[in-house]
Amino acid sequence: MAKITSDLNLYNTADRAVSKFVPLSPGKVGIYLCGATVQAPPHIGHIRSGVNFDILRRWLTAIGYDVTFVRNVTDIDDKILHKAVHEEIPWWAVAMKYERAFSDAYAALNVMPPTYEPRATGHITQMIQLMEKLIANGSAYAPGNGDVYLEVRKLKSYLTLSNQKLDDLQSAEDADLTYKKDPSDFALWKAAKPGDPSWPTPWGDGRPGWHLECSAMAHAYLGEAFDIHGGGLDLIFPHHENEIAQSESAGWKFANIWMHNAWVTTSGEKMSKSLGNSLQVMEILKKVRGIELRWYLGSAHYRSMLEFSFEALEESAVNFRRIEGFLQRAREILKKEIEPSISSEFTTAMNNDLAVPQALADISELVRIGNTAITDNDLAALAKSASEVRGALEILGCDPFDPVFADSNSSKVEILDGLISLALEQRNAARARKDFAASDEIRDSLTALGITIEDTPTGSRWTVN
RNA sequence: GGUCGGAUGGCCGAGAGGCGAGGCUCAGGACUGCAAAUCCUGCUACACGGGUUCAAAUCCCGUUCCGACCUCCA
Repeated sequence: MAKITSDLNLYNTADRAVSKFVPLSPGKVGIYLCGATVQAPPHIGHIRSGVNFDILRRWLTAIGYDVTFVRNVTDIDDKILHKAVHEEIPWWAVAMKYERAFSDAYAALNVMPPTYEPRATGHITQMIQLMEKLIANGSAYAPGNGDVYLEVRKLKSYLTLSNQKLDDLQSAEDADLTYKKDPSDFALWKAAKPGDPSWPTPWGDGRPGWHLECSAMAHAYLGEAFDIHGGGLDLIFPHHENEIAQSESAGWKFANIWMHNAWVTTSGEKMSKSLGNSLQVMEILKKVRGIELRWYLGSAHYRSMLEFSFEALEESAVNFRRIEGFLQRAREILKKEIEPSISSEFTTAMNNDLAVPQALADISELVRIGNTAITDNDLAALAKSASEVRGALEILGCDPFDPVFADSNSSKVEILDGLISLALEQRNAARARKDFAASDEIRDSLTALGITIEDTPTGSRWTVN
């Protein structure tokens, strides 16, 4: 689309500041996003992370970068094993079931499939290689029971991302020092327990620790150094600190920039599973369309907490429908597809650490200008504003004309249009003879069916609510 | 105890020394046979107490309240 702009600025958690983005390799960006542990259906907090980083990816692509986007699936984990017992199905069936649930949710919200979507269990070889390296150079140790630990006190630096001191941490009250040299040492690999799945290693049968997976997979797909590592705020410690510890101990540069999205909150608190099922993506999609949920989740700045309520969701959907309605009217009036383009205001906003709220203000202004152009019958001005609105929505993943969001009953829409046109002909005949009782009766009947009629200078148009 | 973040109008949500983001709601107006849609106008806020400054929502000091992480959470 556009040529690469050199003035994208991003916030880096590592130095708590916004700075100019400089790719490691000109024209290319590698991103690793910590994806889901597939042990439950996704709630809107999970999917917000997906949406936020999807917007980042789309913007990087729009300004000309060749983006490699990796989002992993953690398909082996304590919770998955527990769930398998609870649901009385194999652990791998649990993982597959919820991986599909996540995929469905991502698809419903138009989150693009990652370039690569590695599963942890598919990368045991790379993990063993990494552990061999860490043990060989003295960073890690295998106490003999099948576990492998990283020895954090040997690190030249640790906890730099969260800016903590090792000795300030509240020590785990139940740290088991049978095998660990220090309570802070963390498991790279966990010895097999009877009945649990396991893989053979030189140190005994076992399964991967969470942190090790991500280092191994990021390395496998993006190399020893890559541009952006993302995830939720709550992953900073311990997960990302431990990824850094392992990867730097292996001699890798690892991530250049760390980006973290904030949570969706309810009553000011981080969402938790105790809230039940009501905030699962698929439940909310019974109330609003996918494009509307995406608009809502994307509308706050990615580093700000988003306080969820159904009222706010509905308000946001109303706002979106106004913009969508404008684009539909514009297409009808212009009698052609609207070519997306990027306004300079939108570019400025997005280059400022993805200032989506600022971009939204610009979109509102463009819609107002466009609607005024419709009133003034200024087709050139209408085409320009509609084009810039569509271009912005495309980056935000909310283009109403995107086939992803197309009505699956499009063939029936034509039939519906024919039927409603018949009714509107009757109504217009009644209006022509000033028989408003009859014309209103037709309109009321249509309204009762959920069809809204608008009379415009060029005739009546209809929309389904 | 350590680390990090937050408090903005009826609601959501930006901004980060001056010129009042934007949306939603509500009220009034224009247009319309009436509506709908659209446009215009109005309602105009920065937790509290000090301080710095010509000027503070924004910077500094203090206070209150809320939240997150501290070893497998997006």
